[in-house]
This record gives sequence, C-alpha cells and structure tokens, in this order.
Amino acid sequence: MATNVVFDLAKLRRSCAQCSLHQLCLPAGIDHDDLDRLDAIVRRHRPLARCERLYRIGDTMDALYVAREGNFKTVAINSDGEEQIIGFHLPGELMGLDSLGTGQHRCEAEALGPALVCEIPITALEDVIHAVPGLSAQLLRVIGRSVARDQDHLEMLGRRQAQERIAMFLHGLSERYRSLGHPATEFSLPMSREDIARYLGLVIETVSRGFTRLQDEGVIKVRGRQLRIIDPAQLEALALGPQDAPREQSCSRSA
Amino acid sequence: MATNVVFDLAKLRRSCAQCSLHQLCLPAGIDHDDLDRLDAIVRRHRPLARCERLYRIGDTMDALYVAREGNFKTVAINSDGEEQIIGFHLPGELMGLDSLGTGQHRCEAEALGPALVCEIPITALEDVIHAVPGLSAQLLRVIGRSVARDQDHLEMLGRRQAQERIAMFLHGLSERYRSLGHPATEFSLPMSREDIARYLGLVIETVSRGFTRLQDEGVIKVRGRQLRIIDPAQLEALALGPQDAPREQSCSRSA
DNA sequence: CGTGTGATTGAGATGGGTCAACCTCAGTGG
DNA sequence: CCACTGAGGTTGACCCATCTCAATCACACG
Repeated sequence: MATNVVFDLAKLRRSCAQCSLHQLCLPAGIDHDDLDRLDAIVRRHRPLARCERLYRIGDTMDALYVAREGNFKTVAINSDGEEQIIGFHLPGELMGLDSLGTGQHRCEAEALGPALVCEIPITALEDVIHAVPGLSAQLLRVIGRSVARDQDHLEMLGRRQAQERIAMFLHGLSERYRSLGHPATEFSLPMSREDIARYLGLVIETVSRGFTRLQDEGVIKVRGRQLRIIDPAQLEALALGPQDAPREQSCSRSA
Repeated sequence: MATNVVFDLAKLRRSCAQCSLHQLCLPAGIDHDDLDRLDAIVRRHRPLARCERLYRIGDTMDALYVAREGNFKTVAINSDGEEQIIGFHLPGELMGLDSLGTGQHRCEAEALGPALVCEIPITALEDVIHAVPGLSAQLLRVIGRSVARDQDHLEMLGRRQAQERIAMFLHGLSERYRSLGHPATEFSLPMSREDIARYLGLVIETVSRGFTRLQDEGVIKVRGRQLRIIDPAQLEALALGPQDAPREQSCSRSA
C-alpha cells in the first residue's frame, strides 16, 4: 500500500510538471522545499465521470481548479432554464475564477468526459502566495490567460456571421491543442454540437450546417466528433474575417 | 506650492477611499503604515481627455488600471479593422488584465470622456502583495468582479434576441450605477449608440430600434444619451428572458 | 433488431442586417 | 439672427442569414 501511494504521488507530480500548469506550479527557479510546500497544498481531486460537476451555481467558493486530464465546460443557466456555455476548459486551464468576486459560483463546471482536476484551496492560496516567492506572478499569468480566453470568446460572439464564429471556434481550439503539444490539425471534439451551439450563441442546426459547409469547401473534414483540419491557412483566414482595408478609426473630439 | 501638493494628495486619497476601489486599496484592518506604502505605489495618472488611450494593442504590460473618474471602453480590433467593444469600465472598475497572460495588451483602453485613472505598476504589484497583508485577497476579489462582468457580457452576447441583449445591457448598467451609489433609474449613457452596438454584437440601427421599442412599451425614457428607467421590474423581466418552466437538464451517461 | 440519442438535412418563417433618407442638435460663421 | 455643416441618432423598406419545425440518418447499446 505504502509503495503504491508513493508511486501515485510521484506519477501525479510528474504529470503536473508535464501539464501546462507547470508554469503555475513551478515558477522559474523554484526549489525543492517550495515544491514540496506546493505539493502539500494542491489537492489532487478525485477523478470525475462524464457529467459530474466540480461546483454548481451558488456554491461557496473554496478553491480554484485546473483541469489536469479531460475537458470541462462552465455553464450559466438563465431564468428560463436555458444553458449558456461560458467556457470550455482543456488540460492546464483554470476554472473557478467566477467565484472570486462574491465568494459564490455563478456558473457550473461539468466534466465533458472522464477527468481529473487539481484543486488549490482558496484558504491555502493566500498562504502559499506568501510562502512561495514568484508564485503570485505565476498565478496572475494563469489568470491572465483565462481572461484572454474569455476575450477570445467575446470576439467570437461579437461576429455577426455564424460561419465566422464557427471558424474562429475551430481555429482557437486548434491553437489550444497545439499549445498543449497535441496535434493541431487532427483531434476529437470533446463537446457535443449542442454545447458548441450554446457556446457560440447559435442553434445546433446552424453549427451542423456550418461544419458541413466548411467540409464542402475543403477546409475541414468532420465525422461525428472527429475533426481534421485540411487547410489551416484557409481556416485562419475565415477566422480572421473579411481581411479588408484596415480602416482608420477616428474619435471625434467634440462631446 | 507645498500646501497645494499636500492638499491634492489628501483630496486624492479621500477620493480613493470613496471610490469602489477602496475595497482593493483598503483591505479590512489595514493600518496607516500599510496605507502609506500603498499610496506610495499607486500612481495617480495624468487626467485623460475623451478619446485618449491608456494603452494600445501590443503595448507591453506595465500596470493594472482602475478608472477613478469617468468611463472607459476596452476595444479589440479585428483584421478588417472593425472594432469590437470588449468592455465598458465605470469608476472603480479594473482594466488591463488582458496583458497578464502574455505581457502584451490585446486590446485598447480609451476614455469615453474626461477621466482619471489609478495605476498600479506591475513591478510594484508583486512587492506590495507581499508587503501589505490581505492585499492579495482583495486583489483577487477585484479580479473576480472583472471576470464576472466579462461573464455577464458573454451572457448578453449569447442571447439570440436583440431586445434581450439590450434589456440586459441597460439592466446591468443600472445595477453597476447602483453599486456606485449613483441613481440607478436615471443616468446618462457614457457611450455612443455605435459603442453599444459593437458591445452587443448588433448594428447601430438595431440598438436604436430597440431603445425606441422599450420606450414605446413604457419601460424606459430615452432622449439622446439621457436615460430614465420607468419600469425597472419590467426591464429586469426582459433582461432575465422568457421566464418559462425551469427545465431540467439531463446529461446522458453514454459517451 | 428495435430503441434512443446525437447529428444532418430540408423547407419555410422571421428577426435583424443593409441601404438610404431624414431628423436633431451643437458649433460656426455670415 | 439665421443658414450651413457635420456628427450622431432615428426611421423606413427590403432582403437574407439564421431560426424554427420536422423528417431522416448514423450509430451505440440492450
């Protein structure tokens, strides 16, 4: 048993160093003592099954979470019970910032498939920031990336053409896989069409037609959740938009 | 002169205590020494004129900013030169988180009118977190509120009815004014229709028609940028959506 | 082989985009 | 004082992209 536990911890630590979280866990020049202190604080959460929730709306904040294996979605639910997808979270990506403002979660985090998370208890966070030099800078960086993803999402939703939103979504996903060291042009979509639709502010049929059209144009190849990007340049072009004359914006001085 | 400077600092400090930033600047139980240390670090920025920019896309991160007086917008610009409004920032609200991930700004912050900002140099932030106990918790709270505003924005953009987006926007703005201690049912919109449209992913005509329709329905009264909310309950109802049967979402177990 | 869930496809309806005219108002200058 | 100008906002008419509704397909599972 004891050897088993030791083995598990070693494995977990190694996988933490591999995952993109290592930039949070292992600030430049971290020494062994600090690493141990960190290890003592980061809880390796129980494995989650598909559909299991990390937290629900209204839950009191008690931790920040990082997807370690598997993918998650965060979901807001509006008064008529309709779900809106706030974000998808790939391995190494942060979840739970939504509770920092009020101390209560404003959305739910649900595993899209079998998954593992690392959990940083909020109470311990304060201490560890002061205990581990350089950690606060790393934490801010991870927060910054999470904010950047939200802004990418905002930019998708700001586009008025469904096809552009879909192209941006696929392009962005591809880039996130690339930065994880996964193949960027061939992967399996971790979420349903329904989830994609609710992420992009579209209905499922429009997403489906968009995929089909991209396939007809030779940009991608889809079969169910299996996706291959045939023409990455073209996909990027579609994601970037019309690419017209870069107009100069003027701000008139008068009130 | 000397007395003048003293007077200014005192005034500035007082106004900082008044503004909603005081929850960042003045963590519970902060003592005078800590307050002084903080005051030494927070730069009171030069006043900004309408259209002046705090930072531009690509600028290297050097600070976080809090609107002190006046309002700001943050703007992303996509390849075809079209502006997308990422956020509006009222007094006490944070700007600049977008640079934390990469060290470079991914959007521009522009004053919507004459404005003042407080600036927390990023280099000093690290130090002050360790110097002022309780500050990191406060900082995280302010970050959390900023994230929450982004999520509200995402929820607006996820709505497919223009009228709902507009209602949510006005309702949200009203709530933000309320929390600032301003009248929540009568205020002046700090931004143009064009900005509202680019914030909501709509065209300006749709925003205009939406306002007119809300006025015809007796929910609001608009004249130019002057806004009065006649029927706050109705506005909230529209913002919350159809308010139908709260459906139960099931997540099927099968992959 | 039936059943259920997720995805695709088709046909028709409609909300919001597009284009264009017009209004409002502040500033300017005769 | 009025006319002119320009920017921001409103309104109308038209049209198309996307939503809606419905049928069908694909595939996994019992």
